[in-house]
Amino acid sequence: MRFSEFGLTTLKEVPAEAEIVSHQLMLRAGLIRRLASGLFTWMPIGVRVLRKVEAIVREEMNRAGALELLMPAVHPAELWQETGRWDQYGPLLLRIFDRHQREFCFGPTHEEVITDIARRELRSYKQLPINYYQIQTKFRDEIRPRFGVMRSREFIMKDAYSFDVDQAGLDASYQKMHDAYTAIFTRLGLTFRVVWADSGEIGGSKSQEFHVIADSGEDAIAYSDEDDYASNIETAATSPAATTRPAASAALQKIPTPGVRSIDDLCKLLKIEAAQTIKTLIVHGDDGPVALVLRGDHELNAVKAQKLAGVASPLTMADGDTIRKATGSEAGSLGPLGSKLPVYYDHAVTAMANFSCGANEVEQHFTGVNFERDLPLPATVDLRNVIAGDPVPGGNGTLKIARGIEVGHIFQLGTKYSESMRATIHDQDGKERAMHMGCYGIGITRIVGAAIEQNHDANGIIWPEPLAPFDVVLVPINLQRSAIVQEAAEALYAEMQALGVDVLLDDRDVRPGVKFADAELIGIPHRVVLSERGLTGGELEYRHRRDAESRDMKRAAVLELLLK
RNA sequence: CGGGGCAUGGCGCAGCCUGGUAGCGCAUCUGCUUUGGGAGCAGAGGGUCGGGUGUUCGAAUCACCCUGCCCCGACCA
Repeated sequence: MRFSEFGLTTLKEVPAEAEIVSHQLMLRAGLIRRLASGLFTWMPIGVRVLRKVEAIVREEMNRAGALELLMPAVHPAELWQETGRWDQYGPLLLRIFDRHQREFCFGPTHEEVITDIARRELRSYKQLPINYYQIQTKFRDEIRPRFGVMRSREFIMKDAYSFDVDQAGLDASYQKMHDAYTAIFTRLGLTFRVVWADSGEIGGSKSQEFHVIADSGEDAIAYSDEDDYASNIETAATSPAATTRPAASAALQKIPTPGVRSIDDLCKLLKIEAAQTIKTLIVHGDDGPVALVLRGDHELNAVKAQKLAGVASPLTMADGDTIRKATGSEAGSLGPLGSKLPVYYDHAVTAMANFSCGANEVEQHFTGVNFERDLPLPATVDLRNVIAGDPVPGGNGTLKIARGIEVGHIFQLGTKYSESMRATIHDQDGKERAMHMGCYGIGITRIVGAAIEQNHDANGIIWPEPLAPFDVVLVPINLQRSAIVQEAAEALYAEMQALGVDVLLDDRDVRPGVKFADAELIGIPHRVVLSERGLTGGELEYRHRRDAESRDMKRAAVLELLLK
């Protein structure tokens, strides 16, 4: 490609709308342009990157034996009503009417459609296992689209769906996808981790997420410093307190705490650490409000809490009126001592001694509270998010916390959809049974943003070579004024093209500085400068985007390097 | 959904408080010079100041309504 014919416009200044670096660079390098909130046009250079990602994903999916198909983006409402998701999905589902006032939605995911295909196409166990996939546009009407293509409303996803006779078959299909995903993200040149995700309520089902590690990631990941354990922070388990509780040394006291409404306030007033306090949260339970008790510095984990028997799901915090009625006090002065509500204690709480908590009277707190003296020692449950330094659940070492961008998710669905949509096959004994399904997603568009988030510097993008829109950029100096440079540049350009190298020839009549700056901004991995000076000496000037300095090389050596 | 902010030429912004008919930088176009790190000079084009209503002799500027976009939050206890 000749730069002069590529229609690429780069931006020197950062558009005000972009917050994170990948979004800024995608706009500046001309990969995307915004149409509306969460909607983006992929410009020619951006499409080149997208196609590279797609090609790798497609190759590995095919290698894993999956079959590509292409499903409609628009789905009839009836299909979603069959599984009940028409009502469950809520406003995330974009609903539309056709001219006959029939209701449709724009597909946010394709379980319903693929299960409909499967129940029509698949009759016999002999047709299984089978795995269908597509690379296709999804629409989710997100509450808050943000970070450019990281959380957009319309995006491109690779989604695959496996069908097996039984759980053992599903396990094998799932493992195949796990391995294919590992191969894909490795080939893409990204630093990633596979983490355990919310395993769901369906028996035997499991789920793992593939995260690109980046500080700007929306998800927190807990991982072991000694073994392979890694989990989304939402699902990393905490264990019952292992350490022995210190002896009760302080006397129980009730003290006035005027103006105290938070753990922070309490700590400031008493000059203590948050870890010496406990907080009591009132949430809705199955029969009226219930109390959740955590160490003051710990965070409630809503996913864990709403799974507890007796706690309403989804988790909802009680409002001020409910709290007053249930406790006779105000939020800010609550505690387990003397509470009449059902109380759930986090594991960590029973390792505490001489702690402070609310007294269930307005602006009154207890200090020096101890179990077995002031309170019976309760049973405990897992209520909180893990923190760095916690022991690895069922493994070795201690947990560290990193941030990640979720780019892939594999999930065992079991028979959830096959049962509700009656997608059955005949097994070896002639019996009809619901197929075991798995689903496997990769965010194609999100990968592009994640790759930039992980690979950039002050001058712009540094593409991992497999994703780069071009392998190499040729930068001729004085192309329009030097016959030597012109001849050499054209010849090298033609030869690289003939060799199948993706080459960008910067043939613009602009000053060299402009070409260098753009080459770095758009992140082409290899740069070859052709100048009259160098050519006379029989040398080209080569520099990798990650290198600090360029070096002189013979033409043949450059070509050899590009062909690996 | 709650809170905050923003909306002025393609992009980044000033002007608004204190009302008087719109300006700067980048980009674009023309000419000359320049050509190894985002050139210089001279000139040119391009804006119903997001939309509506109102106040006023007069509104980018003041008031009200609407729309769009961005950010934060949705665990105070």
